[in-house]
Parts: sequence; structure tokens; C-alpha cells
Amino acid sequence: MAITISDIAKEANVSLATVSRVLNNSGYVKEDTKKKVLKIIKKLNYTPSAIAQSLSKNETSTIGVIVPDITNPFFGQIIKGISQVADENNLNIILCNSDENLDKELKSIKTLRAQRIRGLIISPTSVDNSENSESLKTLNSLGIPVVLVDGHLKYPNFNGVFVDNIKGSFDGVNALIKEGHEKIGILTGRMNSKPAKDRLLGYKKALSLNNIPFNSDYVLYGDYSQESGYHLTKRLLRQKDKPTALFISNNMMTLGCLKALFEDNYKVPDDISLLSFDKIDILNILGIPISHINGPSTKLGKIGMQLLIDALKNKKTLEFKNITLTPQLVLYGSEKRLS
Amino acid sequence: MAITISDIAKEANVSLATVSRVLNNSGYVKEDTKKKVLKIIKKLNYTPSAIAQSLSKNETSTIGVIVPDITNPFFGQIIKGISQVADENNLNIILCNSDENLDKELKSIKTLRAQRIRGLIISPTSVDNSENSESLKTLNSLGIPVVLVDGHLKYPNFNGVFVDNIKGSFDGVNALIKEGHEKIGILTGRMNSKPAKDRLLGYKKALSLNNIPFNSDYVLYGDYSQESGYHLTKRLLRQKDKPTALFISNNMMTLGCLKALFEDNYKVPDDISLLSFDKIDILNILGIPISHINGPSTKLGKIGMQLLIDALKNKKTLEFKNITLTPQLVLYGSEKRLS
DNA sequence: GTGAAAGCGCTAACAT
DNA sequence: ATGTTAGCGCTTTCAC
Repeated sequence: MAITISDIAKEANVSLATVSRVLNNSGYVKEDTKKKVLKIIKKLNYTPSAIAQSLSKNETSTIGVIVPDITNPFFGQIIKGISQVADENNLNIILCNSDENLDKELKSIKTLRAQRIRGLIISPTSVDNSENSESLKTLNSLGIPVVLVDGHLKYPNFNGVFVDNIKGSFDGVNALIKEGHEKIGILTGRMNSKPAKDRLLGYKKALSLNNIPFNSDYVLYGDYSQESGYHLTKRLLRQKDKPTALFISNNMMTLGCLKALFEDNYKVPDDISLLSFDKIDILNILGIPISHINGPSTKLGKIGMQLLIDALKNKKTLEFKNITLTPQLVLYGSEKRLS
Repeated sequence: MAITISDIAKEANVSLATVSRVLNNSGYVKEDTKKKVLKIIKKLNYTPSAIAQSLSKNETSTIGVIVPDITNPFFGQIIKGISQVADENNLNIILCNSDENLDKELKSIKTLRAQRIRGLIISPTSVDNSENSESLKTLNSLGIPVVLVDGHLKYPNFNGVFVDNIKGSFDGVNALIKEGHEKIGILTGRMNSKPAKDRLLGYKKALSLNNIPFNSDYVLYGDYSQESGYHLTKRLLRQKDKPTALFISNNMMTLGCLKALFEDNYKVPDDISLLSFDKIDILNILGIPISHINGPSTKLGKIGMQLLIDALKNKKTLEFKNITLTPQLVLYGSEKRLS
């Protein structure tokens, strides 16, 4: 990679400035010289150093992306959306995997800062931590636009793209009620998570709007893991007064729930109806379609990146910008009331 | 981010050089001045610019990673492995998603080159393309170490980490034979893919070593998609002389196969035995454990990154280095012979 | 032990 | 229309 702009200049018998001009299509340069320079650039297979450009312009073309679990397809989708829009805008992304670990998250932010990223998109770890102040402080001290994707309680006042969890589960539970269900159980997540809280809220809202009394026996608190989905379901099946339908707050718990149901030879929706938050592609493939509320992950990424780009442009208006996406209700029949 | 090394120098009443020395722990610097400088660095919340450092040292600390589908958990795992090792070595990764698109792949390589990455880890698109020469040429002209992960025919002579597909499917089919199966069907991928080819090879090898005649009726050619798994299985079930066991060359096809089996009320392994290449976590969760050959994806990433780091160190010895991982046979019972 | 100064590859005034 | 030159923020000789 030894070859630099001055090599080109020499070879073409022009000054650095001229080469720089054709490189950036800036200023005046005679058509002929331009051609000559371009030819030599191609001949020498020259690519300008983004590093040097960044230093000179005092501005990089990279943005940072931090996700808690690169292994989870949900985040894969988000990243896909992000990098699509980034590509279109000639931005490249430095990716960090925080691994649901606060320290790593913090370290990543610091590294990214050293790299002089222009902006940051972060989907924070769901780890609950009251000493999050450090993370928050660092984020604030960055002095660059930060966009949250699928946010978290611990970052209250940030721009971001979010999912309307209340509306989502409201719609879902409503669909169950429309089917004639009145005894509707819910498997929910940790109550220090905003999404989980909101999903429970939507559930309650749907009940109350339909004048169905809230029964706390039907609310089972889990932690979004498939294990908890499994155990909660098992417990529910042992209850005397079983619900006829189950609303499950996330995809992992749905898997656990299904496992439990299968083990006990429950058929869906024959013996019990199901509706879940977040889609699980695999279930369709296997021919076990489960009705669900679908949060558009790729879109989350795309819009998040767009938000960031907007912020990058109007440096003045770093005003609060907040987009909430409404998830879609997708019905496959598992919500039907047969029991 | 206005604050620079000279701000620190001024504030501390020392020269740039001294600050640089404490920053890099290089050269001599009195303990006292060191402390003083460090204090001011902290006070001013200063982080040196990696950009400027890179330019000055003529060497970045970033490596490029290109994957064909960030959405696929398999690659998520690989990236996880890569970034783990990268972290430990203070390298950061610029991620590109080629989206199984040759043009994007090429464009990514060029961007990465402009960023002066120190090395590249690439899991090439599986797109078959005889004009791949461009991609290959660019890769060669990079002048930096390139590591292939889970390679492809089109890049014959590159360092990389691969999976021993022959051994893997040999072991798998062997396990079926040990169970007493003699009529073993195989769902395979496209024959221009090296992994697919090798998996078929392993199948044949296992048969021949056990003196079981090869029956071409039992070989069904698909394309690694779940749809093809579904259709091939359907076709197989209509055959007169059905196999008692099925060896399936990848996870997606296995899903399709299961769908077909479920639809026709086949039980595994009661009615037909199954063994698959690549694991599918979801199936275990659902309580449908399928015996499989498990290619260690995170390990692929880790070792790939390690390979790259090695290459980075011994710049002299850019000799051909090639690591092949042997996948593990994991038996859950779906391979048992009951029919 | 510490400082001065050149240079990394490029851009952007400022000249001409 | 093109060249000269001063930085961008840092590292690294070379002096002292």
C-alpha cells in the first residue's frame, strides 16, 4: 500500500493539489489533466487513504454499532438494515458485540470514541444496573449523535427507534378476545425491562377495554428465556382454572412454551390457543405457524441509521427525535378458539 | 472532540513528545511527570485519536470482516468468535455484509482497502461465478493477509479455516450404518459447492467402506434451502423403495424435511431415522432433537482471527496456512433404527 | 529524562 | 487551471 497521492502527482507531472482535485471532483481542473491523472491512478491501482483523509478533514466516515448479541438473528436483521443505509451513504460501520456485558459495552464505546466515529447506534445490553451512570456519562461525553435501537430504561433521553410494545400486545390480546377467549394467560418478562413492562400493559389495557376482569393468577413472570417459558407453561398447565389462550411476551419464551405443550400432548389451537410477540421463522418452516406480533427488525436498523444520518447533517438541530414503529399483527390460526 | 495531545502538553507544561511517551509507555519519563500527565489526561477526558496514530505509524488497528448474510446465526456465531479474539488483541473490526452479492462483496473489499485494514477475514458469497477473477484479483492485490472462513471453490489458494466435511458426513453416515441401516438416503446441495460435494463424498465413502452398494435413487440433489429439503423429502416418500434413514446435508434442508415428514405423519425415528449436518438449536428447544454433525461456528471465527493475527505478526512467513476443523457427531436418538 | 522537528497522506486556503 | 504551503494529531528520530 506504499503508493500515495504524491506518487500519482509525480507520475502525472502535476501537483498534489491537482490530484486531490480530481479525486474529490472539487475545484477546476482541465479535462485533459483530469483524464491523465485518472489514467495513472488506475494504472497504479491507487486508492486514497481514508485515514489520511479523515485526519485532514477532521472527520471520519465511520459510525459505530454496538449490539448485545450478534448471534441473535433479531440483531442480525437490525445490523443488516443499518449497513444497507450506511452503504448508500458511503459510511462504514465498526461493529462491537457487547455480549450482554456492561463492561464490554463501555469498553466498546471507548474504542469507538478513539476511532473518532461520527455517530453511534447502540442497542443496549438488557442487563439491569443502577450504576449505569458510567455508561450514560460516557455516552453523553461523546459529543456525537447517538441513536438507540430498541431502547432501554437506563437511557431515558436519547434519540432512537423503538417498538410500540403497548399497542402490539394490545392488538394481540384483542385478537384473542375477539375469538371469544376470556381466560387469557400471559407469560411476561422482567419488570425492570421497559419492553416487557409495556407488553404487560398492553395486555391489561385490552382486557379492561373489553370489560374482562384482570386475574393475577393468569400473569406469569419470566425472563424472556426459553427455560422460563417452559417452566411457566408447565406450572400453568397444573393450575386448576386453566386459561383457554396464552399470550407470550417474546419469541424465546414461546419456544419453551411449545416444548412444554408438546410434552403434555397439548395441541394448538385445539387444546389451547397461542399468540406470541416477535416472529419465529422456524416455526413456519416446521409447519407450526404461531400467530404473532411482528416487530420489524430490519426496519429498526434502517430507520435508526437514517435518524443518525439526519442528525449528522443538521448538526445544529440535535433535538430530540424519537421514532416508534407499530408492530404488525400476523394471524395464522393459533389464536382460534376451539377449546 | 477538540482536545488533542498538545492541549495536554500545554496544560502539563511538557512537550508533545513526553505526552506521547506516557501514552505509549515508551522511552524514559520521570515517574512524577508521568503522573502529572496522566492526571491531566484524565481530567480533560482525553482519548488519543486512533486516526492520527494510524497515519503516523502507517498502520491501523482495524481488520475487515465480510460475511454473506449477517442475518444467519451461523455467521453471527462466526463474527462472535472473530470479535472475541479481536478484542483480546486490541483490534477492531469493520463489518461488511455482502448479502450474497458479488458486486457488494467487491465494493466492500475496496472500501476496506481504503480504510487500510491490516487484514481481512472473508466468508465468500456462495454465488457461483466464473468471472470471479475480479474479486480474486482484488483480493490478491490487497497486499495484506486474507483469511477465508468456510471457504469456497473460487478461492483455491488462500489461508483459512475450514470444516472437514468429508469426515463429518462419513462419521454421520457411519453412525446410521452401525444402527443397522442399509438403505440410507441423502439430501445434498449444489455440486458446484465444495462443502456440498464433500458431504456427498463422505456419504459415499461410508457406504463403500461398509460394503453397502451405492444406490443413486437414494441421492437427491437440492440447494441447501428449506424448500428443497421439503420437496425432496416429499418425493422420497413417494418412492417405492424408501430408505429407512435419511442423511441431510445442511440445517435448512433438515427443517424442510421435517415439515414434509410431519405433514405426512411420519415419526422420527419410529418411521424414519434422521441425521443432519449442522445443528439447529431450535429443534432441541422444541423437544425434537435431531442427531447431527456439528460444525463449530464460533470456533471457526476464533481460529480464523487467530490465523490472521499470526500472519500479521510474522510478516515474513505469509506461507500457506490452512486449518481444518473436524466437526463433532452429536447423537440424540433420531438416528436409531426402529423401522 | 525531555524537547524540537520532521513526517505519515491528504485537504484546503492562498497564490499565481 | 494549477501549484505552494500550512495544517490535521500523532510518533519518532535526533539533540541536548
